[in-house]
Amino acid sequence: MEKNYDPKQFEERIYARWLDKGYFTACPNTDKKPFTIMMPPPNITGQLHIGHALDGAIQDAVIRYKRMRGYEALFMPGTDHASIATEVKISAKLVQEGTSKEKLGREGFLARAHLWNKQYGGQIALQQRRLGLSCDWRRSAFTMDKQRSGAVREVFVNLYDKGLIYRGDRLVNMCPSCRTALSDAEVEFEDADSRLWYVKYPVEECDEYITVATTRPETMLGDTAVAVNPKDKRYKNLVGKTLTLPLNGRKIPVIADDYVLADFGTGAVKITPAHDFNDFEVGKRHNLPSVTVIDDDGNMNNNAGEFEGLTAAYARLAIVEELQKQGFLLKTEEYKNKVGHCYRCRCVVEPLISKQWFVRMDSLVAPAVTAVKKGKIRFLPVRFKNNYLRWMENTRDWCVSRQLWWGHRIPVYYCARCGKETVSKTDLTKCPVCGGAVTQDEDVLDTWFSSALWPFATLNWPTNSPDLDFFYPTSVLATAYDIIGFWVSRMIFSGLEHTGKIPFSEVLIHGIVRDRDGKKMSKSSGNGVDPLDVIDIYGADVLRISLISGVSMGGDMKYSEEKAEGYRNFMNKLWNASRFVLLNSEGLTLIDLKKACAYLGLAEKWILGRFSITAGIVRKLMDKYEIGLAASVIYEFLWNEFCDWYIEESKISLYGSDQKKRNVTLNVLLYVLRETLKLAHPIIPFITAEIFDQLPNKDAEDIMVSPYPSAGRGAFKTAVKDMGEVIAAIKEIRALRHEMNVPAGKRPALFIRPRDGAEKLVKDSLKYVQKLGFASDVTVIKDKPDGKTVVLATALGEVYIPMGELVDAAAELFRLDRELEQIAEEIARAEGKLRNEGFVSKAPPALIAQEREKLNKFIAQRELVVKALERLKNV
RNA sequence: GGGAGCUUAGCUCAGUCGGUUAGAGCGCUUGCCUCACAUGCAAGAGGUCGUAGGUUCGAGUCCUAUAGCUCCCACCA
Repeated sequence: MEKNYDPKQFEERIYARWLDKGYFTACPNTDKKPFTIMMPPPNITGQLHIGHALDGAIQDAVIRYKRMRGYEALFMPGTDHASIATEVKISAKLVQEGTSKEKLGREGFLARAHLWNKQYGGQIALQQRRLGLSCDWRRSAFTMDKQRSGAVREVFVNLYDKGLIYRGDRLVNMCPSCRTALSDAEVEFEDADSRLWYVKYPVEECDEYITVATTRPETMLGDTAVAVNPKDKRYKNLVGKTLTLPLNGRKIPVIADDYVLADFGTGAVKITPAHDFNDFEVGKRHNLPSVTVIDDDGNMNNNAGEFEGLTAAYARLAIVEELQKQGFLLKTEEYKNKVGHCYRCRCVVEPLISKQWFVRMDSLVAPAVTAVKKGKIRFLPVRFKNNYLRWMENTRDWCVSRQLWWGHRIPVYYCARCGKETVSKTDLTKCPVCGGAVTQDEDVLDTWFSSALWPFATLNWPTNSPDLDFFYPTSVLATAYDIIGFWVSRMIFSGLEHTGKIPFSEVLIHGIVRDRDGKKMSKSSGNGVDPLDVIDIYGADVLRISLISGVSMGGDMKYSEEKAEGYRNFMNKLWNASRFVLLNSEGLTLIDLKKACAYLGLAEKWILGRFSITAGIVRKLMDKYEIGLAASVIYEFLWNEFCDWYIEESKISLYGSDQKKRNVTLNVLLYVLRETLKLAHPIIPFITAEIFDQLPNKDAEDIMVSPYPSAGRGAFKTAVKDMGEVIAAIKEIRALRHEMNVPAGKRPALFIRPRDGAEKLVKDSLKYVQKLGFASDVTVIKDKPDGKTVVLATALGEVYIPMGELVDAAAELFRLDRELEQIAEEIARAEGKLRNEGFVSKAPPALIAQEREKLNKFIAQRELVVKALERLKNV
């Protein structure tokens, strides 16, 4: 073995072997229970970022754990065509190349997009392999491949036939840059410094006027009413009157509607049904006409009169100027409001009326809400349940058509001859009614329309396959909290609607990756970390454990180079501990430890006991998907117990002359190492596999198909407790040495007077105390030794160290004084507690007994220190 | 405007059912190249657990209020 951990030596080799052996493949298997995770398909917009690595590391840890626990574990990989996101990227690239999507035309553009998919889709899979993800690659799916496209068509047609999909002229969010409609979820609101303009609208046939306050004067030429609150006394007599729209003189009515708040602004609102969602609703209630003044491209149209052709932003300035000039502008105020932006290109979206396809949500929402409320689908952590429910309960009809090219083209055909509209699961060229030529709808579907089908489309739904029967519903869906609305909710109602079953029973929500300052990592802010870079430097295991550790569920995680370094050191520690064990394995005879109990020393029993406790804790945490906490538990066991204590203790018999003892010790070392590797394997698969391969006691063909360690029931309880006392005593001895400035190489003799009942324990632990307490030798005594000594009250009893040339009296005096002080404090605390009647009468008896015991211990300790002080002063 | 989360050592975070002297890693100080590992070993300093109340024999933990930070949702023009 190399002296230092070097993942480059083995990660790729081991992954290739796993692939070769087919360990990742999952098949319907009636002997086993299924466990299924559908990986959220990354967008093919580019390479994977660190967030994907976190996502992957969590899911792979879960799936490897379940596989080792005996499940038929399917980890389904795939990619998402990401309609708008990819199209935006490719368009930008084309512009860079001096061409454009328009110049290429639909066919040319799609060819280009497929090429793009080949390139990035392949790259993503490679990155996932380097991370060590144990996906069943044979099943790899793409949201736009043949099978998935079939599922999309099936769903569209079914929804259409059920009347759950319709086409209509509705107000939708349009992105003027992407030139497409967006769903509500795709609009992100951001704070903006704006203004509130107060504009006078003259009342017809009198000198009065109504002042309206608006943030969007450019839409005023599309106003078709001014609304006031019906209870507002100021305007009561004006309701029903007619106003003259400034600048173009159009006549509009004053209407009363509850939507208007009397105490905001002037209490009068201009109503523009064509460019505002609320106004659209008001318009419907009052049968108002709607006048569109802004077109799809974001420019003013001919309804805007002299402002036609201006961009909306420019028209705003021009209109305000004109209002001012003509005396209609009363005043202007600074104002902060929220403005919607396109989630892909960041442009300001424009609510516009257009013909779009919608999914009717009302009947889909109810079952999806019930499934979660009744606990059929559990969110972890639970707080995200509310997040989901709120989203579901507030959702409006889902606009699913997009004026894009890259995506699933809407399977609706229009007949030029008879005008009939036909939906079809297969491509049509002729109208089924009249045989006339048909043209397909130009639009494609929202990218989330296909993502929503992922849990079952990946299992080849609607084909009724053994795979679908066996692996569906899936087990866990793991994703970050930012796409609960976009994706999780839509998978739930889609699964219920189309398969009649929930798509998954648990939703595991994790946070997003931030940099060391807590900022969201992204390419645009330049603080992104490329997972491949980290893997190149530190290895996949380090990346995985760095991302997983030190976070509890649902929380964001901060990544920094220092963190990676820390875990690289941990890998090195594990590597070298294994190296130590293997280097000493010469002459090994494997034995069954269960039959060798009589030959186990205290330290052996202790480490075996500690291991089984640790295994129990880790299992429980893994069952709860608390992988980060499981990682910490393993880390601490391996480093602070196995390495710091057991390996050191094992050296006594390893380098001793008793061959039988040596062999038993070696067997214990190998056993604990092997089982600890298994505990850690789901989190750090590569290093554990590499070491496992070299173990002389390996008990499976490969660690990833070995059974996960079980907890064992309270094994070696006494030894665990006893060794705890020995360790505590040794630590005290070491601390004393340090405090007394004993030179590192100096080994004094020690004398121990065991406390009552600890005689045997002291005898059994002499060798440990001697080696790890850096003593020349340790002698058990019944009385205080002669001569000048330093005394120490330890868990084992009184420990005496001859002062001799080692320590100076002044330092010892100081130490004892300070110790006396500390003991006094503890005694006061314990006595106070025990004097408290409430405590004595109400606290559990065990706790009171514990407190008494502690008090007695401190009193004895005080006695010892007092006597030592006296002796010291007499000398 | 509504909701959620966070606030514990210089930094990043654990802390289970309310119960030992509140923990870890990094960083810092001191001493060590001790035959697995200096990517290491040993010892140590460092915390009135955001603030104010309350419940309790006992509160980092439960309740109320409050401040700061972060996020989500929402139609106040």
